[in-house]
Amino acid sequence: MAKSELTTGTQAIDRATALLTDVLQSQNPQLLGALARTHDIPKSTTSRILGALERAGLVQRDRNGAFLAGQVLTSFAREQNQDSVLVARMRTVLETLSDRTGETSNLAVPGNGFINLLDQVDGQYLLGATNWIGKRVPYHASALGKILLAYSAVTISSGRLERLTDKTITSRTRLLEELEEVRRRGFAIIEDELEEGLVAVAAPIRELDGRVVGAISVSGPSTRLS
Amino acid sequence: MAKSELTTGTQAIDRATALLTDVLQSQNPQLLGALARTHDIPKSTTSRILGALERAGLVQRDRNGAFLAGQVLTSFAREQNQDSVLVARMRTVLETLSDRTGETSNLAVPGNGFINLLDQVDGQYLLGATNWIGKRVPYHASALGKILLAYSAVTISSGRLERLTDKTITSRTRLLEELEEVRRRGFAIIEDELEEGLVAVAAPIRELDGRVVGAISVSGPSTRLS
DNA sequence: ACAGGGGTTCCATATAGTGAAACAGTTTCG
DNA sequence: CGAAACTGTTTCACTATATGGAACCCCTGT
Repeated sequence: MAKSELTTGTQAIDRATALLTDVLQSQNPQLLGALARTHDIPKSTTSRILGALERAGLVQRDRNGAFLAGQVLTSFAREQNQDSVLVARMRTVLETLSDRTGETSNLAVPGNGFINLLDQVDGQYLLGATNWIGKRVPYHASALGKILLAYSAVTISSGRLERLTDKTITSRTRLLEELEEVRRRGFAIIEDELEEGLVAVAAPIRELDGRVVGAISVSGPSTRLS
Repeated sequence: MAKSELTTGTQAIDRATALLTDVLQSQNPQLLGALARTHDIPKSTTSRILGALERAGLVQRDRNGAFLAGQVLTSFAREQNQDSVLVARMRTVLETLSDRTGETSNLAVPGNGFINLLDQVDGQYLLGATNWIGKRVPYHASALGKILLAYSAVTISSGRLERLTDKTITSRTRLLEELEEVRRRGFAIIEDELEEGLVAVAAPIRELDGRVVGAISVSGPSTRLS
């Protein structure tokens, strides 16, 4: 039918995906004719393909018959940005970290005023971090918090920086320097800044586009970690 | 090949959509073999189909080769949520505005070069604003745009300020004065600046922390509005 | 070395997709 | 008000295109 350069064996699917992608990426609903024209596919074929996508719930039509993202995709979008998704995705990573190091690993996202600890996997040592989930841990005194601040997943709170130990960073300029250092290195560290004898290392979690959406950490007593 | 009940004429696409939907709706990444088995499609065909979907960016593979939602869909999910949440939240407000005034009300957020009109509720008058959703409306000549500029939800574009009517603000210093005035009053107005005879009033939408994330407006012919 | 598990490529076959044209609605226009 | 110009859907003869069994590659574990 058409002069094909490389035989992929998926003309129909390629066309369908092209149409679907177009529908998803354009703000306004697209009419069938317009899609047929821009993709250079005959109207009849376009009608059949979009019909199939509509049956599958991947696209739907507004009252004018224009195509937009369907039920399957909108509900996918809703579920996607929830904390539980992040927990599920990072669970195996936390487990691997705890296995390799024997220490406790944590997952956190930005919270209001404090970091929001979502998940924890305990290490093998008896002497280790207790359960932190739900605790109100401040940004400036935790490795996880420093990551979230450094990659501007959150802005620095306007209040005072509470002193928790005599190593805690309480000066704003000192904190900014520290954040710059974090960005330079790519990971964050605390030593005795949250609690005497507690050491932690944290790294950012990035979406595919580079946005930092959370952080993971490994923490334990300074007697075991350097 | 297979016993078909009704001749839809879209076997390949139906299979592709079934696989895609499966990948989207399952929490954990799916292996090719597992997908082939549950959908009763030969491995070879499954490989070809998933390859096509992967090329299109609708699915991607993790390090184990298991399939999960691709970049196209995750970025769709991100955009979808932020905007759709705002639309949902503001919908009743727009409806109330249109009911009370009888005029058309709009919701907009910052866009690239132009304001991004997300939603619209038409008033009761026949003579009124047409559908603006998706239109490329410039910042400097719209009430919504002035709000977004005034509260620095967006920076002023570097290009020239296009003249749309003889009332349009085309001087940058004049625009800055106007934005200062908008901040002082808390709302923005245009009269004949976008179109002859069109009047609009807009107000900011703030998040809990005070950030301005969008704007709403009421607009109509100057014959009815003062 | 081998068995068993992933996934991909090959290629003859005919099914399933194709598209021009006819059809069926709407809206626009003179 | 009828014609024209748009929508999108259905039909149908044709063959290009998707198909799937088998052969194949590349791992990992025994």
